[in-house]
Amino acid sequence: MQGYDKYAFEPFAVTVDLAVFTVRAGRLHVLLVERGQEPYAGHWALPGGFVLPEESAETAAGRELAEETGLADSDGLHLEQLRTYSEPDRDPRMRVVSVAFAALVPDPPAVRAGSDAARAEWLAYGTQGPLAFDHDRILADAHDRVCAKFEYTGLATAFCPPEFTLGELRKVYETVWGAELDPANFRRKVLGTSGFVDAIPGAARLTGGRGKPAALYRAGPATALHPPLLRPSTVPSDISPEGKPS
Amino acid sequence: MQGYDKYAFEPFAVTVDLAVFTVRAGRLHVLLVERGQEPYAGHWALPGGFVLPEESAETAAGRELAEETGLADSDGLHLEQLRTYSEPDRDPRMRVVSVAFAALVPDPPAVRAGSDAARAEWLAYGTQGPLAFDHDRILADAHDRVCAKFEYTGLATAFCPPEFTLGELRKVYETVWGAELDPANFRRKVLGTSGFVDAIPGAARLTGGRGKPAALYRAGPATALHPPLLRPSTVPSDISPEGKPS
DNA sequence: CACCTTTATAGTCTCAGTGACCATAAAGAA
DNA sequence: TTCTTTATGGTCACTGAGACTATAAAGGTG
Repeated sequence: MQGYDKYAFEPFAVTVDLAVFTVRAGRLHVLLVERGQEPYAGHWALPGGFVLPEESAETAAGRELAEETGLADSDGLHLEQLRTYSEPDRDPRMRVVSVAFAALVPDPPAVRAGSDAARAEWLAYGTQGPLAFDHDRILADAHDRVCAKFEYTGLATAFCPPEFTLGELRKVYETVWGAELDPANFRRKVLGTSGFVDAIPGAARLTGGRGKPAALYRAGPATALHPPLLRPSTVPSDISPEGKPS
Repeated sequence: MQGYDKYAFEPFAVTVDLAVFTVRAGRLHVLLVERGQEPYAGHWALPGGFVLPEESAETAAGRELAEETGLADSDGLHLEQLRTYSEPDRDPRMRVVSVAFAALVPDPPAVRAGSDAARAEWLAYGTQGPLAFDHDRILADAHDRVCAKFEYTGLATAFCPPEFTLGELRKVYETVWGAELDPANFRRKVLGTSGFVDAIPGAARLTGGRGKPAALYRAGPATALHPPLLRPSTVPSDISPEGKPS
């Protein structure tokens, strides 16, 4: 922690990369940009950019997210640091350390291509090909994190509009987890977790155009869920002889 | 993601900071170094150092840990990236982005003071005064992470020697969580979680010099625990002061 | 030695939470 | 009208957990 000679080492560039998720048409989508230049020209990549000299990584991530989606830090938006990727050879041009973030946005707003990207698009998660750099791994890590946090936080409401029905919230869970949930049991658990959602008295809305109109709710103040909402098929598959050292 | 001019910005220094924990004499301890120079001369700080040009942050963290404790990456040692701290003013001398790690080591080995530090010592967690830089926050974040991961991973075995009794493992949980656990219920849950610990047939050892000799176990292959081992007083304190409807 | 304390280990009882259902209500569609 | 769809309310059985009791096996103390 001494010898602070600014030029003692080859300089590191510090960037942020964003895995921005949304749920659209019952599918999980991720925001990707097409690279216009080498390396990986023509490949899809996660949006991101340099951390400016006066910024923290969090500030830079919020700025990049706003540039790409037009979403400000207000709204139901959720932005969270994931981890930092610092392999020496992860960018062939120079030493780049990237702080990755996961973002959840409620509805796919119009995409505004950033100045750096040829174009930006929402792609259904899983349909994108191999991404540039180590972005496949970052995206997979972000997806794992989001799936896990759905169990013990009220994060799922970040994918919903300000007012939503329990059916819509359940659909979000089903989409992210890729599993069907029993509507009655889901309802019992969500309403039994105080602070998860707040009822809007008297309000109701038709969801799919069919069926009985559903009551409306807003996101509650709770961040941690007690008890948690566990995934169904969390059967001991990762138990036995291996697992990743997370 | 373009304009990779190495000297376009003031260079960032990238460092690692380590929150190294161990359990000694029934108390949680953290490894700290005393700073020998300004800023914060005489203050305690987390061990750490620069990421070298050919290193990843993980490699640098492992190297620093070995330098401070003499522990190699083998052993029961656990090293895990926590998050990255990048506030522009966190170091008054220059722009330093620090990737923080949490480490769990089984037994307090002899401390070898690094070349940068006046001295390094194990201090009981909670008894250290204000640390240098933003290390108080890093340490608190690391502690939170470790407490939380004890619930749903077999991480606690990283604090134990290669062979341990269930009483020793329980003591680790009680030390980290600061709560007493029922021995019989703890035993039932640990043994009921497949892959958590492996029995060593026929082996037994006296623990406190008193009582019936206890069977010996080794850390099992499981990383995630199903079902998790929940903390006792995890009562909804962050929820509203309401009981849930039954 | 008998008798205590201490720790490990086994079992019991009860309650909360959950999954698997079933039933009813209220809307649009045929 | 009748069917389908979705929301909502309820039951039943099983599991896991906390609280508790009982037994086993060591050392300590008189």
